[in-house]
Parts: sequence; structure tokens; C-alpha cells
Amino acid sequence: MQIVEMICEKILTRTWLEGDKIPSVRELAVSIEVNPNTIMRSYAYLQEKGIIQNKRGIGYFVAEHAHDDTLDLMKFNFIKNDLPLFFKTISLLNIDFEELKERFNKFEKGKEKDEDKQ
Amino acid sequence: MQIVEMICEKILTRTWLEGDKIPSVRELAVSIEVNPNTIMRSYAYLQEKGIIQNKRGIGYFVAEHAHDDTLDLMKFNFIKNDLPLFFKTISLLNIDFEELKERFNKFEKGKEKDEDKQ
DNA sequence: TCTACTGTTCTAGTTGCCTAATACAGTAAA
DNA sequence: TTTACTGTATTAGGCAACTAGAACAGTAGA
Repeated sequence: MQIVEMICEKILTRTWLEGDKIPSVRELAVSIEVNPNTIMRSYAYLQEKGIIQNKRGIGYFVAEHAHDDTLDLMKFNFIKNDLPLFFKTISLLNIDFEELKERFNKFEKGKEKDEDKQ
Repeated sequence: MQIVEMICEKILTRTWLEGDKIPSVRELAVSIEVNPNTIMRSYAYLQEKGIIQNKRGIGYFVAEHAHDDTLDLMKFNFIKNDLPLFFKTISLLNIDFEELKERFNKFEKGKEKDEDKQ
């Protein structure tokens, strides 16, 4: 699932565009130092979700509408699973929504600096 | 770690007060259907963090200042680990902070209803 | 056709974490 | 002292997910 999220991120940030060939099972396996079988399972999952497509003997490719589909899928899971847990936690820790907003602004500022460096 | 969080939650919500005896290793093991050894590891971790104390042959007890210490510990971990990931995700999914606030308000309203039922 | 890529499948072995079962030890009350 | 709780420790085993290594199959280009 960590691998799946890594791939989704590439698609959402438009690092990988629709129609692009993505790394081969073996290639990605080497670069992130896991077993090809593990990559296969991740790719199979994403193919099932219609986010990537496979041409046997050639490789895997980012599907049409992958960006929007990924966004829908991730947003759905986020709202269903992560958000309730998150709200429960900030409620439990008595964290103010204003404090949250401040920290988020700081976070976004940090990102701008990263972009400036590149 | 799920067990640890469950216990922290009991302390934060003042379900278990400082000085209270908490369920014995075996008792809790039976009630949540895990092995006593698993509970032991959780209790050992919390003892190491100074949140619970142990009296051999008698049981485990909620330590003095456990509420504040738990709050500090959880808040520290939350800000260090969960929050950056959370911000990254809402940024990636392009979720507006206003939308977040609305969903949080809805969440809080849902809690009020739960409290009314009790 | 041959070569070098791709995906796909299979078996065997490793690892981490949990379970199961048992034993030993400290404490308190009958 | 006995009983019935506590915590603590050890050993063996199960299970899920991964690794390791190999084999087979489709595709494209030299």
C-alpha cells in the first residue's frame, strides 16, 4: 500500500502523465529495494482500480483519466478513513482549529522555500 | 501500539483517573482477545514512558500526572509524525481548509448527538 | 532469428509478530 | 498457611508478508 500511495502521488503531482510508461516491475523493485513480486501486487491493485494499464511484454502505463480517478479514489478513502481518526485525535488532544491553521500555513511556507531551491 | 493508544485515550478522557488500578494483564488480554504477552509489552512501554506504574503482585496503576504526561507525549508524536503527513495529503488532494472546517463541525455535531443518547 | 527487454507464475525460505501453554514469583485476604 | 489474585519469563508454534531464485511467455528491434 505504501508503494501504491507512492505511485498515486506521482500521478497527482503530474510527475507521471497520462499515457506515460511507468517503471517496469523489476526496475522499480531494484530502485526501492523490494521484491518484484511485491511490486506486481501493487501494480495489479492499481490496474484493478483502472489507474494504470498493462501491455504484456511492453510494460505498464498511466491510464487515461488516471489523475481524476486517483484523486477521487484517494479523496474517498481519506474522507472515509483518515479524517474521522484525525478529528477524533485533535478533539482528544484538545488542539484548536486555529492552531491547526497556523501550523498548516507554516507548512505551506516551508514548501515554497523548497520550490525556490529547485 | 493500538493497545497503547487505547489506554492513553482512557486516561485523556478521564475514564481512568490518576491512581486508579487498570485491568490486569490477563484480564485485559481476555477482554480484547489477545495474548497476555502482547498486553505486557504495551504495559511495559507505558511504564517506561512513566504513564503507568507497577506494583508487583498487585497490578498496574495510572501514575501521578499521567493525564498531562500523556497529553504531552501524544501531542508531540502527533505534531512530529501525523501532522506533516496530514498536511501533505490535504495539499496533494487539494482539499480546502474551509471544507475541512465544515467537516470538523459536522463531526463535532455528531458527537453531541452521541452524548445526548447517553 | 536472436537478443533483450517486458509481465507472470511458482516454490522454498526468512522474518516479525502474535498465540498457546506453562511455569515461577510476589501480594493480600480468608 | 492456603487460596486466589497479581506480574514475569520461557518455549514452541502459527501465520502473513516478504524475499530469493528460477522458469515461462509476450514484444520489439537489431
